[in-house]
Amino acid sequence: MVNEIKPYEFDEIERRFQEQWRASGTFEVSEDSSRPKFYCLEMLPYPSGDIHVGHVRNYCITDVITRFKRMRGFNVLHPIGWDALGLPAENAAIKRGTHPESWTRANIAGMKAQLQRLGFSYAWSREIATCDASYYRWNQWFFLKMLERGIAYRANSPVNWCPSCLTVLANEQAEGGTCWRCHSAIEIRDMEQWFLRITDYQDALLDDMSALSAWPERVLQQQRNWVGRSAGAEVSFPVEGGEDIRIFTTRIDTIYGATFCVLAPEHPLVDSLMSGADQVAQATLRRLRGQDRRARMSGQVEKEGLFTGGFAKNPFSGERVPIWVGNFVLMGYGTGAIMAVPAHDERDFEFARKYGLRIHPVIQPPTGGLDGAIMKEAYVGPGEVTGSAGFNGLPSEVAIERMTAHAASQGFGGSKTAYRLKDWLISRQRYWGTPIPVVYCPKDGVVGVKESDLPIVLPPDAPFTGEGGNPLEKVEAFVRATCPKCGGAARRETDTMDTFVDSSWYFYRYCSPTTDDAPFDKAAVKYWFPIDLYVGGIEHAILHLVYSRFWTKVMKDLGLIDWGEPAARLFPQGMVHNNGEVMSKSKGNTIAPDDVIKRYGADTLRLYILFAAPPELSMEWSETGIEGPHRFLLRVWRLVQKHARPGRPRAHPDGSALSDTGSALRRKVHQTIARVTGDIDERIHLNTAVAALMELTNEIYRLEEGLGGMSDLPALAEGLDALVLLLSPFAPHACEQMWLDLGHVKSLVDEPWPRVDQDALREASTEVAVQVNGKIRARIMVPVGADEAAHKELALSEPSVKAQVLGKTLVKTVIVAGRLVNLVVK
RNA sequence: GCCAGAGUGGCGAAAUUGGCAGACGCAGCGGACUUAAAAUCCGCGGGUCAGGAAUGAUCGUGCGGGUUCGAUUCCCGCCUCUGGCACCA
Repeated sequence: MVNEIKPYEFDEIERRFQEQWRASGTFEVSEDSSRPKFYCLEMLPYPSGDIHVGHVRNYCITDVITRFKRMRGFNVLHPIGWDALGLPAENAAIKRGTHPESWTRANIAGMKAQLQRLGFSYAWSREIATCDASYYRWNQWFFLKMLERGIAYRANSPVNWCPSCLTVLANEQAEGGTCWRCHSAIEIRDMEQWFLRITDYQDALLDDMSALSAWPERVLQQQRNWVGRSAGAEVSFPVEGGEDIRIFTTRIDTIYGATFCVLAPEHPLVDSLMSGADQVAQATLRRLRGQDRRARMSGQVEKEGLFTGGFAKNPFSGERVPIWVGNFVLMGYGTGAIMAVPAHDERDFEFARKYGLRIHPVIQPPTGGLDGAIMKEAYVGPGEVTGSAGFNGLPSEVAIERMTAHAASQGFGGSKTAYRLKDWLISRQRYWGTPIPVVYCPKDGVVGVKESDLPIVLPPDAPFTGEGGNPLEKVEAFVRATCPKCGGAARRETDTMDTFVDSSWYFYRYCSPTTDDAPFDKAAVKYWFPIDLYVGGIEHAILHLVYSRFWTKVMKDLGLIDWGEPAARLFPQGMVHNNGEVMSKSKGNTIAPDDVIKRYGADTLRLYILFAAPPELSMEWSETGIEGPHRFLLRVWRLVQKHARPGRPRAHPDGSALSDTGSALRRKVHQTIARVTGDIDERIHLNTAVAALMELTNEIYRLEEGLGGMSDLPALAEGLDALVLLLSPFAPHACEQMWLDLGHVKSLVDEPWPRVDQDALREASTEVAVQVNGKIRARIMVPVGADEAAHKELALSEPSVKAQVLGKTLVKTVIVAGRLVNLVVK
């Protein structure tokens, strides 16, 4: 009678092992100096309501790595938490008449259940939610430290305002002029707001990248662009009867061609220069100042300007140049003033043509001379300097150095570096965020609250009407405060912090989530850091990943840690698309894992997501492809059940006793161990690791019938054990069960990862491709270890090769032993 | 415009250091089992030409060149797509 094969009841199996892992605290860890540590981190989710397969993909990657590293002997920290403050909760509260906190807590509970149903290996005792006052009090603590050091400051400046979210946004969150969250068009408003001086760290953010060799180049490049460091020079142009104009340029080599200066409409010198201007000019100036600044910054507005009536002196040529105001010059970059060199700058050229200003070439391109009167476009490349007394004949690069040195020695300029990066605007005019811990005192001004008064807790009784601004302003008991300095009546700050503050340092908190006298325990953090692998979406390349690098550098300066970068390796996983668009709640195209789990089980879902595409590329969700991994899992299941023999003694396979089939099986098993190990550990090519396991399974099916009796049985047992262990990081529940079915008694999570036996890889001969003039003509079997002469002889004795070589002269033979022979004939 | 990444069968993809292009899987086709279907198991599978077939010839990794005995891989020049930045002086 044929053995009745136990059916694969995934729902029962998965729930049983999830309960077992939970009950025995399998994935809880503590600092243990006897083992190497590994900190495996994923970006914490926003509790929007439902986990979708986009999240699942992220967490499957870290889960495989966690389980793998653990079996490799590492003490692995794999924590999870909730980025729980933020606008969607408040908007939901307004819409549904609930409180942001109850909406958030309910979502966390639901999403947590979903994650647990997927069997992820989290250290749940370290779970954090950023909306807990025990967490955000440390945001406030950090803020006070930064306030003391002048890193946090309040200033009036033009800021991005989202008219739909009713709050200001950081520069990083105004993507291409639209709100990162709701994509409404951003307005620029002048407002007094709180900033963090990230620009103090702009050079460190760039220079420390040399330590980030395991970060992908595209992320570093995006960050470089964002910081936007450009080396140049600052030069003063003396103004007739007025204050000097300081300009910034990266092309001081063109300064003899500067035929006018242009100031931004908001430049502080404009008013005095135009004090004598007529009504028409004043009206034009007012109009330029009223133009939409966002549009001006993005170049969508036609270049326009007016002559101020003033003149300056070009400090190099001595030439008298008119001073203009132009809408294309931006107050927020460089000095807000430029020297205009129309011959060598496209924008200046366009402006000069429009207003009939002089175009004077001073750079000779390699192709020949330029004539300002007939130029059709600016020449912006480098060349040889002409018409520049004292510097003629020099190439641009040399002229830049010499002219900068000259300006410095003459006292009217010097080298200067400009940056695109702006300070981080962290104020938000919304309720559901960390209250900024300061009060406004009529006598003492802006005063930070006392550390002992932290946390400043969000009042639960704010009205969520969606009207009349920040709900906190309406909570009398919250706004009324006393001044920490004088004890007099004061008004509490009602702005809250950007939620990117919360996520800038949360990964330190995981190391000691209950520490209550500091943001974290220094020793615990020292043990776990740096993060060995950080997995998350590429969309955070210049938001979270810049902010968290900045925060770590600030923490170092505060003496809390002694390193300057949080993560050794960054792995940005590809996004999941559905119907051609990124899967996200706002797009309304999310797929919840629940239905898939119901039909196929969590193990199949995990396998499918990891098999469908390499983890770093985007993948298109498709329901049909999931059949393949499911069938594979069933194939493994049946194979194991067929050979399940609880209690069977195990023996190490004896290589010399194995049949040819037995040896072939062992070879495949150990080749697979090597492949899967390398695919997971080095490359994170999890899709090819799964493919290798499918191949192994196919091979065992092919070979099992031909196994030669008792002496081959240990090889089969070894192969099945290895298959289940190698598969376990991907499909942990089914593998736990199969491990028991194979006769083991303990959970496999602590089982050592299989090791490659080099002896098993050995074989008598290998297939070698034979090419004639680079074209494959035959495949021959060559004994392992054969020398080049033997390769050549075997190749030439092959009939199909003989036919190709016949009557021709062999001019060269290329031999790659064990792989290929190439015969070059004429 | 600048920067980065990508382009391989009907589809998702693989090829780890310049060495057998298309592993593995989906969809498809053929066979076995079955009264039948599902499931399962076995097999086929880039194009063109020749052949009944095994097979052989030839083309083939976005396009055009180059280096090399040999190129999906390296170099030069284009095209297309994706992402980031963009009147940044």
